Amino acid sequence: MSKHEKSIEEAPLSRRAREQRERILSAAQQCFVKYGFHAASMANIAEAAEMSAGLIYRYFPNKSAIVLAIIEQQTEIELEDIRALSASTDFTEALVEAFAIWSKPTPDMRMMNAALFLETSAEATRDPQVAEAIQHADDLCFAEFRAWLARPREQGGVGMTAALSERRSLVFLCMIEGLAVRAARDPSMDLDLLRGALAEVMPRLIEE
Amino acid sequence: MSKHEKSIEEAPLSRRAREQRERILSAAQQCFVKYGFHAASMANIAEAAEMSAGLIYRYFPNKSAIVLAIIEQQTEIELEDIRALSASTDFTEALVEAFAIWSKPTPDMRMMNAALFLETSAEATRDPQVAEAIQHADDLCFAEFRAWLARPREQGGVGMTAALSERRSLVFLCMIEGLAVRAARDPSMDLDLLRGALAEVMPRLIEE
Amino acid sequence: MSKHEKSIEEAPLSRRAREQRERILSAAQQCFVKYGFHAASMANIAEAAEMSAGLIYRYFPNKSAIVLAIIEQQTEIELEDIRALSASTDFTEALVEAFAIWSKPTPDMRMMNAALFLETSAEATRDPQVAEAIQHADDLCFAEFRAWLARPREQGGVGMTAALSERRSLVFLCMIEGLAVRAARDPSMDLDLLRGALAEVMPRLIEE
Amino acid sequence: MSKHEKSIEEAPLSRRAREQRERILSAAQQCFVKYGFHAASMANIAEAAEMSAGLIYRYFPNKSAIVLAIIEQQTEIELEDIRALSASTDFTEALVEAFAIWSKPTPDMRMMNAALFLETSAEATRDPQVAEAIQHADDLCFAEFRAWLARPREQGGVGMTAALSERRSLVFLCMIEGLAVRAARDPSMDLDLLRGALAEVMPRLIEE
DNA sequence: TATGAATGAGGCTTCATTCAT
DNA sequence: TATGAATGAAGCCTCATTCAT
Repeated sequence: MSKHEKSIEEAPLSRRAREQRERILSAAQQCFVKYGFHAASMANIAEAAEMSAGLIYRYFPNKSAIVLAIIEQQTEIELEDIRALSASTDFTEALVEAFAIWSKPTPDMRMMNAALFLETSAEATRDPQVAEAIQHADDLCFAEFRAWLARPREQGGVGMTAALSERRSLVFLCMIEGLAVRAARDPSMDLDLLRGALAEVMPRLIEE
Repeated sequence: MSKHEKSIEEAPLSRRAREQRERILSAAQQCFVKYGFHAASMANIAEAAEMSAGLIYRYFPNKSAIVLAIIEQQTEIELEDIRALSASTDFTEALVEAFAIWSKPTPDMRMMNAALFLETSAEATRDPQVAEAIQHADDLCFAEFRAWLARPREQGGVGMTAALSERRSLVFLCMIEGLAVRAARDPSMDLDLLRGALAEVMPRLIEE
Repeated sequence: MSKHEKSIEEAPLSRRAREQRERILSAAQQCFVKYGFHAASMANIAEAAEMSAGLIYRYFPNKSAIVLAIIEQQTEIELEDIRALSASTDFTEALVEAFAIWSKPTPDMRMMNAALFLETSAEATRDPQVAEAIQHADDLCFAEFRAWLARPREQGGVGMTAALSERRSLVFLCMIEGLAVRAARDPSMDLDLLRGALAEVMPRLIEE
Repeated sequence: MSKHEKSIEEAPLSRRAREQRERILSAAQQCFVKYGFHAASMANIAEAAEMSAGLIYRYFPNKSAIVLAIIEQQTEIELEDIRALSASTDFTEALVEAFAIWSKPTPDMRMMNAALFLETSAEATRDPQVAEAIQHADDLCFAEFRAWLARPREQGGVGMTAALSERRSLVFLCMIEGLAVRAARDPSMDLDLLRGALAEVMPRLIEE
């Protein structure tokens, strides 16, 4: 559904193959978080995946493909985070929790990682393929936000007009992504301060 | 005082030496923006600086030192940007203009670059030296914001209480850094949309 | 007698085994023609043979053995080509046709291929085993030629003396092998030009 | 004059640079003769050139470029050999001597090597760049031969008609290239046999 | 018999860094 | 001060070969 441009030639992977791919991606994610996309070597990844470097090439054509796979995976997670956020009963608290997770050296693949997010964003500036994936993810995030903001209140939305929802979702995305930056730059920020700061701002941005 | 942790052994540089350093840093900045910290090679930098690769080592002990110098330089620029923002008569318009600059492949050293900013932030996650420089820069930015927000209105400030200014400056920093992320991820965003979105949000965050 | 130096330990191959070997050699030939001995990979060959890479090792101890087998096979084919040539009613036309076949990316295993022939000849320079196989094949070719040239006219031969037939068969071999070189270097040569050139030279070399 | 398609960007190489290139090419030639184009590694070449592998890349962009340079150099040598042949007073003896040189593991760069010649010819079958270089060289060789054969006898030529010279130069090229094949396949052939064989054939091919 | 996953060695290439000039 | 040649380590990737299944 969110996989694009590669539906061709995708042979149905065996269970083993899928597991290996997963193993590699998990190892890659760890390494990328730890060293960055460029500084992480295939040898690092192979070691983390507990396999030989050569074997990785049975499952991915090259390092770029792994980077891209991680990026796409991260964007999907980002989208899920956004969805969870807009579905939460307490938006402010949800943001605080997101920040808390982002500011930790991620132990779990199923979570966005701030450093990865920032590096990906920077990479979008240079690599057209990354830019495209990002563009796609952004569109979905925006659509998610706008849908939520424009939905009638009785359906769990905010009941904004279409025009307003567009502007406001931009502001929200900025806030969220700004929090990701904060998570990388100041991971030990006092959560209560953050909670207080958001609590007196977010409700107003939503309510009207 | 703004240069920290390296006041020792810093021999007084000759004019020539300072110019050469400047030349190298300027070249490095270009290259880092274009390729990223890791992908940019010393040869790239040397070429951009129109000097031999070997000569660079007379002014910097290694590539890391250049990266660090650029990062420190960028943080200073960031601080200046923040100062300019808080001194501007039209905060919203100033933000829009900042975004417009960030989203361009920087032509001018004296401006922050979004990709560099994000990569630096990610690097802070991994390199303690970078983290420290970032921490320092962040403190100054916060102080700047808080001073502005807490200053009486008749002195060009906003007249907030100390506690409120602390919370609000965090929100502002998030917004600004969120804009930097936007600049990298969606450099062709419609400026009017952004202007509209900010115009109906920022004033309220400032006024009270 | 035509298989040399390996009559020992050669267990009687089952029918299946022989077919598999044939299948592998056919695939290898295709790949070697297409990529060359070194650039063709076992994976290439396995794919062309429609079997797994591992299975190949049940029939050949290693890649070198396949190369050698192909070389030996090619030399046998070369010998057959020579025989056909000396048995043909129109020697010149037979040469032209041989050239035409050599200059095509071989569709048929049962034909010599110019690129393979040249690569094999070069390899003889380096690998003693190849050199030996070549030497053997050469001896047979010469013998074939000499027998034909020395045989009385009434028995389909040319009726040369033993000494002359030795010298002349050397010249013929040069011409033929030179044509193989031409086939590789100038595969689109005009056949009529070639026919004309040979027609006014070959008869005289044969007749006396 | 015989360098084609690369007149652009060719900065005037320093003396040192030229010597290094020469050194590398000489080493490469040795290695290619010894191992073949594909089997010779950059490490082999570096060792033979007594320099680090990395340094080679200061003078050649990649291995292919070295292969191509050697091929072009060989074709030039081939052309010179042809010229020398057509200028020699005793064509037959010149051929015998050429054979004698080709059949030795070449100690001198300034000589064609049979194995290299054959491998190059085979490679022309697969690599368009090589094919082009070969094509070019072939054209020149033919032109050389034809010019000689068509030139009046009083100017040292043979005085053939244009049409005949075309056909006959094809035959000569076949003979010469056939000798190169012989040199690779049977380097210890008896030179007297060869001399005798050629002596009774070549004069007739030239005289009329 | 057959597969194809797995490895390890080795190949090509890049690059930060040093050093003779 | 300045060059740029030179190195060595490391990076990415391929491939012949082995082996558990």
